[in-house]
Amino acid sequence: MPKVVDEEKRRQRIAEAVWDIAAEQGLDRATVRAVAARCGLSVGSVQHSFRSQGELKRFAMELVVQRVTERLSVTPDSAVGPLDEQQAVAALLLETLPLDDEREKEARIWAAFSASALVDKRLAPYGRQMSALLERFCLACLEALGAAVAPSAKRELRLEALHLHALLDGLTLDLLADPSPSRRQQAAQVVRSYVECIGSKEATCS
Amino acid sequence: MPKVVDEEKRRQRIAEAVWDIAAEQGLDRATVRAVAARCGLSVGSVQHSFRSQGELKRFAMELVVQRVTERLSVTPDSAVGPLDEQQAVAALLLETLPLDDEREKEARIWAAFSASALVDKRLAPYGRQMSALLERFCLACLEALGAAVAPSAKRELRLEALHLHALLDGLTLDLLADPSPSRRQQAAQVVRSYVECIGSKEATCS
DNA sequence: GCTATTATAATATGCTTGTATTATAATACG
DNA sequence: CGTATTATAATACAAGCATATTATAATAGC
Repeated sequence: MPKVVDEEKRRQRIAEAVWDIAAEQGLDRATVRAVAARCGLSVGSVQHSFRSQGELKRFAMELVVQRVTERLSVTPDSAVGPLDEQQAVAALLLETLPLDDEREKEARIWAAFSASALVDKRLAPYGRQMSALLERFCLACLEALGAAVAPSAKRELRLEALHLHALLDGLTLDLLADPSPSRRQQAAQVVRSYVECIGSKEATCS
Repeated sequence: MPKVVDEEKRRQRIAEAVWDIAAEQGLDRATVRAVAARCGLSVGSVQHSFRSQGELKRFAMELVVQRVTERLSVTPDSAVGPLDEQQAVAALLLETLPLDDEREKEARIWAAFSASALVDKRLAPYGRQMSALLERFCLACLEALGAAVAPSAKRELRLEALHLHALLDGLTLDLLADPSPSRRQQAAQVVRSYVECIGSKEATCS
């Protein structure tokens, strides 16, 4: 038998090279050659791990969804009071924005794959999955803000989650186009104001 | 002298072929050959109008910005009452969303170029231009809703414009991923609720 | 240690790309 | 009418691409 390597780790390492290139130059520049060079492998090795380039891209995006899922599984706990709760939720939401360079890179990766998913049937399901994921996360945040809500307000809450999700996506896009510190501060302020607004509204309604 | 053609119209016709392909398959599939075939020209003719492919893409995105600028120059007039004003502003905002197939195509074009602008320095200025344009439009809409505002609230209004802009962008993205009628309805409802919320808030503040 | 097995690498192949070059067709002007 | 001029077209060409094929190196089991 031959040299044994952790095939799964290898695949993830290659996929992360795809991420890097996608973030810096766009997903279509993530050619097999470029990816192989990026992670110090030969073209043949990449081919050994992935049957085709399409499979590589698909896996790379699947891994994005997986990693984001893991991160977003942290649900806001309702242990503290309403004021602290607002701050906790705001902090949670702010973590999804590209407010520092590391998050910006992640957002660039997300943006590159999302854009491709709009025109690539193979990637579209993962785009929808990511979208649904973020929306559930937003819903959880809103529920944490408004505590228990009446069943009649369920629909309203769903719409509010759509609003919040769109807001986060839009702010992310904006910050990718202009990652200046002032812009980042403004975006953060928008989120904080939003949370404040929702918090007070829910309070009066309940 | 040779055959005389309206060179500007020709360039726009070619650029619109780029739009079509970008909307359907992504901007990177808008190869010189594909574009030429799309508008029934030869490769040589396209080359005659555009020195290089980079120039073609740049021009095509510049034209997008130009067309959007023309459309968004329609400012909400403050002739009617506050209730009608709300409806007018909401209608104006809803026109920016991909709620029908025609608008969806436009949004796909915008998305394709915006995504490329994130990794292409040559296109980045147009992305920022488009963003600034939309933000001014949002600001105008908010001013139309809140009538005259105190100078101290200027900053707050700017933040609200950023919020609205991000909301529209995010909803657009969401609708591109899922253009189902129900989703479109939900997105429209979110915008209407937003306008309502802002309208009532401004009223109490003034 | 030998060998079967497989990761890795190097190279080959056919296709697509952007662009340059060349040739052809069509028209405004003398 | 003839010709200078230029749009259009066709083709050529080098580079880059995904992928297939082939060769090499390395290791687990006997």
